[in-house]
Amino acid sequence: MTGPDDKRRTIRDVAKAAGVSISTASNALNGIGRTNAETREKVKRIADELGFRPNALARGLLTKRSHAIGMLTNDTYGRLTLPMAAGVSEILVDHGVSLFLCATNNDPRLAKLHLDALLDRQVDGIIFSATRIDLEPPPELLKLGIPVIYAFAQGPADSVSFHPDDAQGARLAVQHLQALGRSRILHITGEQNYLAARIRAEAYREASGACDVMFGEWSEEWGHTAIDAVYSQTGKKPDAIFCGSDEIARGVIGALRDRGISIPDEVAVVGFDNWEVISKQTRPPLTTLDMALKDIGRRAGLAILGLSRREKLEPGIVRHPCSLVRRASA
Amino acid sequence: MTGPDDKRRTIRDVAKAAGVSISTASNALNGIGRTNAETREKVKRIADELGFRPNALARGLLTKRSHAIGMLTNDTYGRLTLPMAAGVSEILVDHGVSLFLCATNNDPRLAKLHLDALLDRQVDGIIFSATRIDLEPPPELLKLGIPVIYAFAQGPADSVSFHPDDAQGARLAVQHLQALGRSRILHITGEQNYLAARIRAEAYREASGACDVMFGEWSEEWGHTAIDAVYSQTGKKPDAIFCGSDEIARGVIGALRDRGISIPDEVAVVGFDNWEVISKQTRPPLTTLDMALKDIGRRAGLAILGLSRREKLEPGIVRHPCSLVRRASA
DNA sequence: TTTTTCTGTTAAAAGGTTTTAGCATATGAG
DNA sequence: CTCATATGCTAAAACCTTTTAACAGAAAAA
Repeated sequence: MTGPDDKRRTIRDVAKAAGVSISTASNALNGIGRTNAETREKVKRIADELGFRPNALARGLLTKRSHAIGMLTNDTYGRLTLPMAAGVSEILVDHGVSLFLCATNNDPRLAKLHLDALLDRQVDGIIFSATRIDLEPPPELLKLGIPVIYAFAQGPADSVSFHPDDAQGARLAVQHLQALGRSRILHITGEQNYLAARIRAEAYREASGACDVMFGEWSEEWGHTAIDAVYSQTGKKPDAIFCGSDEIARGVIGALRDRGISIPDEVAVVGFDNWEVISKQTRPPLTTLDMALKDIGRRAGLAILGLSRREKLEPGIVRHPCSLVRRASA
Repeated sequence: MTGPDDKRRTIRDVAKAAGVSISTASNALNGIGRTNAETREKVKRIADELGFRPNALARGLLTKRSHAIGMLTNDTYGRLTLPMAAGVSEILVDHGVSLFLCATNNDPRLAKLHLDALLDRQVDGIIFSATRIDLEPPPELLKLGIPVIYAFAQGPADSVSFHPDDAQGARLAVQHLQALGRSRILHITGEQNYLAARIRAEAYREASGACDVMFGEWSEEWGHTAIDAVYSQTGKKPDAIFCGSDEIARGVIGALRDRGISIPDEVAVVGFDNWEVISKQTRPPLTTLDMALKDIGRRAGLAILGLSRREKLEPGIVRHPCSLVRRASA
C-alpha cells in the first residue's frame, strides 16, 4: 500500500514533470541564470504541486554552506542561555538557518565532542555562550577556521562579544534611587570573582560616591544574611538597597519585611535580572534591571550570520544596554 | 600565507597519503568489509595524523541518515523544556547524533517554518515537547513519514509519549503527609483546564479520601489568595497542604507565615516541580516532587534513536515516576 | 595440472544539488 | 548575406562519502 508519495521528491522529479533539464529547474527555482519567465513560473508551480523541497544536505555539500550554526553553552537549566537561544533562533529561522544546541554541562570532554560534531556537520559558525561573562571558551574553539561569536561569555582579544552593559545598568539603578531622593544606597551583590559583580560594583561606586558594597553569593539566602548583618550592627542604616540579582533582592525584601521595615517607604530595593518568576512575585513586586537577553541573542545571531557571509565585524565587546523595569519596590 | 592546513582533509587525502584507494580507506575507517589488519591500522593512523573527520553532509546524503534530530518546543523560557533538552542532548551526543533546537513561541507560522527546515535537513526524527502535557502538536507533524516522539506533550493515539507520572506523584505527596500523621489535607493547585492539574487532583482525592481541591492559577499570588480565603472562613483548618506547583507552595508558605502559623508543625506543605531556585529558598525549604525532567528527556532521546533505527516501540503514554524530595516543610 | 575458494583491494556508481561551459536558435548590426 | 550578440536551455562536472560488484593473486581442493 505504499503509494508513490512516500518518497521524497527530488529536483529530478520536478525537471521531468516540467519537461526541462535539471539545470533549468535549478536555475528557475533559485531565480538565477538566464531563464524565460514563463518556464520559471511553470517550474515553480510544478515544484509546489509536487511538494518539492531541496535536500539541504546535498545543497550544503556543494555550496559549502550548511545554513546551520551551532550554539555551545555551559548552561543546562537555561535561565540565561535559553532566552538568548530563543533570540538567536528567531533571527536565524528568518534567514533559513537552523540552530544546533550543544549543552556542555561544563564538561570539557562533552565540549570537545559537541565541537567535533558541529565541525563534521560543516556549520557556518558557532555562538559560544555561558552563564557568566568571564567564562573562557574551550581552547579548541580559538583556532577553528570558522566564525565564532561570544554571547555572555569571554572571547579572545580579536573576537566579537556581546555582553549586557552591566555598568550602565548599575548606573541606571543608582540614578533611579537618587531621583527618589535616596542618599544612603547599599549594594548587596554576588561573588566577587564574577566579573559582572565587579563591574556593577565599580559603576555603583562611581555613581553613588559611596562604597558600601557587600559581596557574597548569588542566592536568596545571602540577601537575608546580609540584611541581618547590617541591622545587627550599629550605625546609619541605608534608605535604599541595590541588589546584584533578583534572588538576592528577594532575600533582602524578605528580611526587611521580617523586621517590619516598609518597602519602599523606609528602604527602596532594586534588583538585577528581571527574572519574572521572582521579580513579579516578591511583595512588593520588584523594580529591577532587564538585561534584554533575547536582544543579545538576536544581535549575536545577526553577527554570526554576517560573519558567515564573510562580512567584516569590528572586534571587541558590544555592550547591550539594560533597561529599568519599574515595579513597586523602588 | 595560507598554508595547506586551512582546507579540510577529505577521505581522498587520507587514501592518497596511505597509498590505498578511497574505498579501502573508507572500509578501514569504518571497520567494515575485508581489510587487512595492518592496512586498517595504517589508514587509521594517517587519518588521525591528518586530522581527518568525515563530512557529515556527504555521509548523510548517501546513507539517508543525517544523524540529527529536531526538538520542536513551544517554550522559550525553558523552565520545563531545557532540562528535557539537556537530557535528550546528553543521550544523543553519545550516539553521534546532534540536536536542532526549534522554539516555536506558540506561533503556528514559526512551527511550520521550523518543521520545513527540519525536513529539508533530513532529520532522522523529531521530538515534540511543550509546557503542558495536553498541548496538541501542529497538525503537519502528524503525517510526516519520519518518527516523532512526544515529551511532555500530547501525541495522537498511535504515538509514543513520555509524561511525568502525575498521579503517582500526587499519591506520593498524600502518602507522605499521611505518614506524618496528617489527616486534613488540602490541595491548592493551578488552572483546571490543565490536564496535569486534573490528574493530580483526582489522584489526591482517591488517596486522601478528601475533596478539598482549590483550582486557581500557577502563581505564587494564587497561593497567597487561596490561604487568605481558607483562613477567612470558619470551619476546620487543614493540617497539611499539597500544592500543585512550587510557586503556589511559596505563596502558601508566605501567607501561612504572615499568619504566624508554623510550618511544618501546624501545617505541613508539599510542593510540585522541585524547581530549586524556589524550593530550596523558601523558609522553611520546601518538600516537593521532582518530575525528573532530564530523565524524561533521556528516555525520549533513546526512544527517538530507536525509532530512527526502525525499531518498533509500543505506542502509548509512558509515565515516568516522580520522586519526593524531602526538605523541611513536610 | 586444473578448478575452486578465499583474501585484499579497487573502480565505479550512487546520493541530490549547484554551477560552469557550451550548444542551438533567434535577433540585430553591418 | 554574413557576422556578432543575446537568449534560453542543457550536459556534465563537482561536492564527499558509502557500497556494490568485480578483479587479481594466493591458497586449498580436486
